[in-house]
Amino acid sequence: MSEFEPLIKHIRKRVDMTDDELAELTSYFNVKKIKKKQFIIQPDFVAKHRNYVVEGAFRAYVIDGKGEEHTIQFAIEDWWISDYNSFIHQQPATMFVVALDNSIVLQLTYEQEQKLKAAGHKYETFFRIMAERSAAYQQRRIISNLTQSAEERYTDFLEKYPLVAQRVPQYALASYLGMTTEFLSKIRNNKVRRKS
Amino acid sequence: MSEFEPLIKHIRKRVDMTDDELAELTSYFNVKKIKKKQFIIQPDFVAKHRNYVVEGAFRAYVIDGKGEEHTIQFAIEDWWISDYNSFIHQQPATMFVVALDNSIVLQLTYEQEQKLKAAGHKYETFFRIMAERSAAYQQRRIISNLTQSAEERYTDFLEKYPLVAQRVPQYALASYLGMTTEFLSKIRNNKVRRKS
DNA sequence: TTTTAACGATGAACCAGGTTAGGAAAAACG
DNA sequence: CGTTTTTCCTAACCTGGTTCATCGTTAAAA
Repeated sequence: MSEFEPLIKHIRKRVDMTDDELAELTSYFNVKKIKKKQFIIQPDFVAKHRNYVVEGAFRAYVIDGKGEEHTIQFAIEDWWISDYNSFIHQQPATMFVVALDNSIVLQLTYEQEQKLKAAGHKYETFFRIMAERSAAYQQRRIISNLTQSAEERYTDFLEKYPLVAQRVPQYALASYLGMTTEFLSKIRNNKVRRKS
Repeated sequence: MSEFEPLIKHIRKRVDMTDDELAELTSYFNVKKIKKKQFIIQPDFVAKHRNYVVEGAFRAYVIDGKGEEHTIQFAIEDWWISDYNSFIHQQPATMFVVALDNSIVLQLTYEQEQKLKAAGHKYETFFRIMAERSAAYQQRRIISNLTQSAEERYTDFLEKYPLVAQRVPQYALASYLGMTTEFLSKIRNNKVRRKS
């Protein structure tokens, strides 16, 4: 079984494509092995690829003026990751994207993606759906950050993404949820003062 | 000059279309006048349209468990607004979208949008670009919420969207920026304690 | 196997921003 | 118009979450 099987299933769930179309689509991607702690995107370099995770786990984060890390996105099997803003506008990245484990990704370069989208309406549709889902996902996160307490954000994350929560270090999860590691530790150990 | 002129310019900036294509595209939209304080989207009803603002101003917000409003998005001239998640999945909305002034919008129903996307590759491309921009915009907002203080978020907003800041009530802006009106008032009057 | 570094837990002092409560002024409306 | 409602401001007090410093534990490297 090829490394492309998971991607093929992934796409089939979203758009209706023939075997030929899928074969053409996957031919635009390259398989790449990434070792744990290796960076696939760094600030000031343009994000060259969109990455589909076949195996492993990644974290995208920014560093603010005080030197603090803030996690923007995690990606495990069957997820995509990149510095999206850098990739779609082909401008220097602001994020780091690092492997949390030894991983295998399928990479699509910006140029290949342009060709693919031009090659057929259905391919364009697929990327439109990806972008729409990404926008909807991020809107849910904005709402969660605006409306929920630190504890609620944590318990919600556990419910929605139990697999991710298990695999990423706690400081990374804390920085994703917008709190300090110390506070997350207190929540996890029920040391947060509750009303009543 | 028709109400469609602004939309035509808007689209021309993003994709290359012939006059015929633009004429076909705009034929899928309907002009609608909305009075101040009128709701165009409400929770539990499916968001039927994507709305392009020709004239006026809108606010999209959610109400949390404590009854507090949180502004998700503003839209003035040349912006789009809807409950995006409700619209693309055609599921009940969670947001209110209300007119802040007497307004004119161009509405595209979900069904018309599906037909339009099916009618040509270029139309699909346009919606793909819209979704990508929306995703990139929202990611910037997430980063801003994670990395900046309340005061920084406010001054940044003023710089980036001076026209919006002028036109929306302060409580709406505060709830967009993730702070209370009272605190925003302190910031505006330089009553926030500063270090040194 | 030992050493070192990374990770997580804990507690006390502290602060950014929230709450509560009031009142003034500007819009909206009949 | 005058009246009602909405919006904005001020100020004292409060709290969820941070900061800083310390220590045990686990995992990687040598």
